[in-house]
Amino acid sequence: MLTRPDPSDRNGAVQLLKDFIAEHAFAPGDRLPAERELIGRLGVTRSNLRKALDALEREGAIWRHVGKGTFVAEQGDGREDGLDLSLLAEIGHQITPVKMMRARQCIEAVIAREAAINASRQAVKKITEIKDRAKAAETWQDYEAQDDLFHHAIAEATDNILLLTLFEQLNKVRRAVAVNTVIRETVRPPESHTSFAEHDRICAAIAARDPKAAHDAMWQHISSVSARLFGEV
Amino acid sequence: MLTRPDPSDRNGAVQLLKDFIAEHAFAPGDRLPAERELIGRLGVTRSNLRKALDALEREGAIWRHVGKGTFVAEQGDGREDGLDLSLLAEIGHQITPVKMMRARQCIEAVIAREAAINASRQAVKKITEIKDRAKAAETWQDYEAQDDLFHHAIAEATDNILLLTLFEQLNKVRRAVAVNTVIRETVRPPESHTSFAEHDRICAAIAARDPKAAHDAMWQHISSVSARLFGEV
DNA sequence: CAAAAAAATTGGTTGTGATTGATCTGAAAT
DNA sequence: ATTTCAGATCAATCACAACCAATTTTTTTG
Repeated sequence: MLTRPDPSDRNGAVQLLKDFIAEHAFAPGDRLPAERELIGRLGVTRSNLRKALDALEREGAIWRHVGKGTFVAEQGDGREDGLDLSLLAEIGHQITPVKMMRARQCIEAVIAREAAINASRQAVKKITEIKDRAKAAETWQDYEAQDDLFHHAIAEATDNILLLTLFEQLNKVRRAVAVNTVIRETVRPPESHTSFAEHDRICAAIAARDPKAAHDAMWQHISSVSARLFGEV
Repeated sequence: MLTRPDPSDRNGAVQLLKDFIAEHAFAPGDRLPAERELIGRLGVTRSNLRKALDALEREGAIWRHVGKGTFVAEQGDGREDGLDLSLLAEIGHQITPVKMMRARQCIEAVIAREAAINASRQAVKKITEIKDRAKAAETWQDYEAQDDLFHHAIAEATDNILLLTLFEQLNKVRRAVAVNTVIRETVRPPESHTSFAEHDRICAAIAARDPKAAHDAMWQHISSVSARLFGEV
């Protein structure tokens, strides 16, 4: 299982707290009521309130110290959820395609290695199926869709939701970078398309639980994709 | 004739349960009564009730957990694309510390390798300075701040804004993960703190432009940090 | 008036008892 | 002979309260 249903915020104590702070217009630096008073105002148990406070503290939204109290943080960081996305989207304009591919090479290679270590039998099966479907693609568009799924399935196979998420972020940047300059001379990928053999090697290495081979095969694969994109290695 | 488990009885309990849920309009996330109470409300034996609950759990209609209760599940499979934003903020609650450290090991090792390849002379100088400052830290808090900067400087040294951003995302998750603080027995890092030697190795490898050594040194470093956190490995 | 002492307040921690789903046991039923 | 049932037991979780340590406020005292 990659996702857990609902570990912490069961009844939405976090939301309750956020609403309370917003409703009373606490400014940064203000001190909010003591825990033992808040539990009465919010109607939650102290352990749940503390869990909510823990969450807000991890987010950097509040600041607390024994004997003094709990304070809403200066929001100078700005480094909260919202910025993640905008920053990430902005990177698509800042980074060069070459560096983007280099990052992809680094990250996806280690992901392939972890997949070879952790992939379940189901995961291997799924990767293989997608690989074969890519080979049978009728159009370049279809092939690229399957190729996307192929790489995504490998990231899933790591059984590590953090690596999977980082991969997805990377992928988003990849889509944002303009690299659609490749001219297709055929209507569909030819039988001899080198990626097919490379996919086979990656797939075989993961199935064989050979981490180094999986790493190297993925590295080589993205290297050759880069070479095709940029004309030379 | 073979002895049949008589599915009618079971289906009866399942239907009874579904009716009960529908009748009381339980919304997703709501908790339904405890088993020992339901058997009274529904007039079925506990084993039959549990079989019905088992069936509903297999369907994904409910999920249960010891000590908490039985809850009706969210209908939409939570895991779909397009919500990476909030996802990243919540990964800290979903991922286990062990897997977080594993991801960190993977990513930071390749970052160290790229740093060894691409680091400018200035970048190497900055890394070295921060490393020495960490060694001179007077408190654990100061040391940890310098350690953060050390790893960040290495990510910067890759001269790849995408890798740097991915590192920062990873770092944010790391801070969000509830990794129970290790107990410090000294007021400041002792001279013999193993991380110092490891930092030295990483630094030397990057300065020497030795990618593999940098990779391995970082891998080893985070491995030993994990060992200290989790007791072994 | 000022320094010291005591009390009160606050976030952090621990322990206890109750509740809950999961599992086991032996008797009863089919 | 197998399944079902009722109860006991286990293990996870939570609410509640008491307690701890850091800090502030109030009171005492010289």
